Amino acid sequence: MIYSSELIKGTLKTIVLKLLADNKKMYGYEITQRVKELTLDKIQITEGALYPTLHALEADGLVTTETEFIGKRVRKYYSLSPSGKNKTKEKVSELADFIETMKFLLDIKTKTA
Amino acid sequence: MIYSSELIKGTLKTIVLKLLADNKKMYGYEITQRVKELTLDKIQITEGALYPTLHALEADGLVTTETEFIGKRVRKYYSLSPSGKNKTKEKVSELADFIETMKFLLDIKTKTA
DNA sequence: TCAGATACATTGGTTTCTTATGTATCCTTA
DNA sequence: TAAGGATACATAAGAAACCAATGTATCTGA
Repeated sequence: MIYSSELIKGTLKTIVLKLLADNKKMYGYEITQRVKELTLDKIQITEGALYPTLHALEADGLVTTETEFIGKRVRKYYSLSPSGKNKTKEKVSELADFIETMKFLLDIKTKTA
Repeated sequence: MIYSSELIKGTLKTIVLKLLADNKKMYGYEITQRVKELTLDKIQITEGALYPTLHALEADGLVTTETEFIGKRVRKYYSLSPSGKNKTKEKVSELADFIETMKFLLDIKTKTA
């Protein structure tokens, strides 16, 4: 089972930030594979979604980059900046809060009014 | 605190279906107020988002409608059709599953590879 | 040698929501 | 009795975020 794409919308940035917070530095392809692996294939981040997101994070000063050569192939590592670390905390706690709210909403059985 | 709008994306249809499953029939304005109330103002569904969603659900045959007059004012009630009830179960369990996956992702502390 | 994996990236299109606007009725209060 | 706020429907234009497709290039194992 793969989640319908609407569900992923809005959580991608938070997922990426959280992964970077836990792993110091990661490169794009690695992020797609890690997410796929951690979610047992239920979330598959496409490159068309990931790269624009990473570039946006960089433009916002939330991540810094460094390129490395593996043989002749370029690899671009992303790391959280100080403001990126703060932003990660914000986004993660907002998402955690949102999850609690959604769990509550999904369990509603009767009218309250 | 109001959740950033990206977070709501993709969950609106599921929220509406779930509310209808629990309340037999509801009208648009009532849905906006109920969600606001149940989430302590953290989720505020705008009419510009809700009505197109309701119309789409109707076009997909997931809900049926009946109009009622309160004085001279029209009120349009929405109810789940049989296929809407099935769809609700699907969407709710998908979202519940997604929530578990997200909780897991947010708690990751170390690399697994 | 050739398919599949690794690794970057962009473009065009769709979906979904936001903001703004429009119409109309009902109720409360100054 | 007039006005503001709540109730109640609806649409339209635009933005945001993602998907699908495509492109380039390198590396690896059978």
